[in-house]
Amino acid sequence: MLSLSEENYIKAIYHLQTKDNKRVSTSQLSEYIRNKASSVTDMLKKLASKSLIEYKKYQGVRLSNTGERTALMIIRKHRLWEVFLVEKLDFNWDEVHEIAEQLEHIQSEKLVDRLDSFLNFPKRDPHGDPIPNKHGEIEVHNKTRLSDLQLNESGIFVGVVDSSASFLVYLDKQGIALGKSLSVKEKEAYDNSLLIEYDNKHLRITALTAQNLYIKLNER
Amino acid sequence: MLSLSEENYIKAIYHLQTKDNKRVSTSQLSEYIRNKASSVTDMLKKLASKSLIEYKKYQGVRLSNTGERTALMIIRKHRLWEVFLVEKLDFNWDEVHEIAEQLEHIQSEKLVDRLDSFLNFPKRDPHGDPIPNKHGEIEVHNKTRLSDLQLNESGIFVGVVDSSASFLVYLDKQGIALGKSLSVKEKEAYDNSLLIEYDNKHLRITALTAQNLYIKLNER
DNA sequence: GATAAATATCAGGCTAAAATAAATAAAACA
DNA sequence: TGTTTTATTTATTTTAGCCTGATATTTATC
Repeated sequence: MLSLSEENYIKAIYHLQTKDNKRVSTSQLSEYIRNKASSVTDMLKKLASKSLIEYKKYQGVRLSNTGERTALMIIRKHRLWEVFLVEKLDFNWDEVHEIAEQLEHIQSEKLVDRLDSFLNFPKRDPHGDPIPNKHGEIEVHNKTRLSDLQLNESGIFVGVVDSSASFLVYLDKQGIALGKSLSVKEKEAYDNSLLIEYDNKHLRITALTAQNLYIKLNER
Repeated sequence: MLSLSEENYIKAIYHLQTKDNKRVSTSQLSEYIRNKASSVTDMLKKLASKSLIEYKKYQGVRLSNTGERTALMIIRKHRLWEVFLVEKLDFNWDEVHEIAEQLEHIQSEKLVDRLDSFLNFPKRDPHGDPIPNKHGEIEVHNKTRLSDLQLNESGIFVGVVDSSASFLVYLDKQGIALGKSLSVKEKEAYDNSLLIEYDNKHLRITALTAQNLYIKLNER
């Protein structure tokens, strides 16, 4: 059984290695997890001794198969709990992350599977992120962002890149919710800001905002 | 914010002091929590310094008002999660304790209150134990046990004293469920065993079993 | 290819929560 | 009441997970 801290490292390594698909360095982890690099090295040795990661001194780490499976199971729990909080307990999508950070460490496979079934085997969490199934299989999701669209193209808003509460609150305020159709009406060459249309209204958004929205392109 | 370990001590002190209504000794706690007495002493000093308990050297401890409130909030969480597991996720009453032991440490008042409301403000957990409300008020429950009944008296089975999985499994096997009406048909003076009747069948039970069942007497 | 800068590791130390072992206080009893 | 037994506390050690500061390795730069 893994400690809380070990689980957090595994999850962090998963996120970092999935983002840019290469070995994760000590300093990346140190930054992400907000511990000193020396502490990270200590933990990496421990995880390597448990065969959860493949660790080469000075060369960074990569999750082993077991490590990856472990990470996926933690992510599965996190995201299922988020769905529970939003769908059953009426939390907003910007409130659930912290609570799910705690719930993801509860140990009971049966609990997770029952929860999954209680929620009707949801495919995605409230932020549009895919939920691994009980075999650790996870849908790879379309990486198109709103900022990638051409003028006059449109698509469905399916997920966020940045799921910080402040960003989610901003989206709520503007009425931008998962599943809405957004179309690009203007592109400002100067600062890459966009004028978008949805629900019959227009909104000007910054390049950063556009980069933080995942879009599923409408078939043409 | 309290550590996991601190919370477990607080809860243990609550249970012990409520059981026989007097100060809890180091050795009682040591036995209950399965730590060495010396470790218990260390923790008691710490809890006293946080004003959660009133600690007198060699005289045992008692929870302060804050301590008691803290205990009640942990118990509230534990019991609400048990209800959730049984009612919503179809767990059996003998499977939920361990999982609830973990869930009771999740920190979020909002979560607990939402859960309470989602479950329709249940009064008791699956073992018949009362659930404190959000103000820390808890119903004191009737302490009549099946072993206290006279010959030919009957009552409703409302709770268990011993909620170990093995006892609960035994009750399930015999079809003895919360809410059933049980009546005493014979009392064996020799070993205090009883012949009871419920659901139109008869069962012989030991004195120990009878002591472990809380009964609400039928009005006469 | 040598050297500076950036990264990573090692050695040693701190704290929380446990353990052991030794010392002391309280309770039991002769 | 004095002595023995039991309970409790104090002192010291261990382990996990973090830290700081010193050293080693890699990468970048001239």
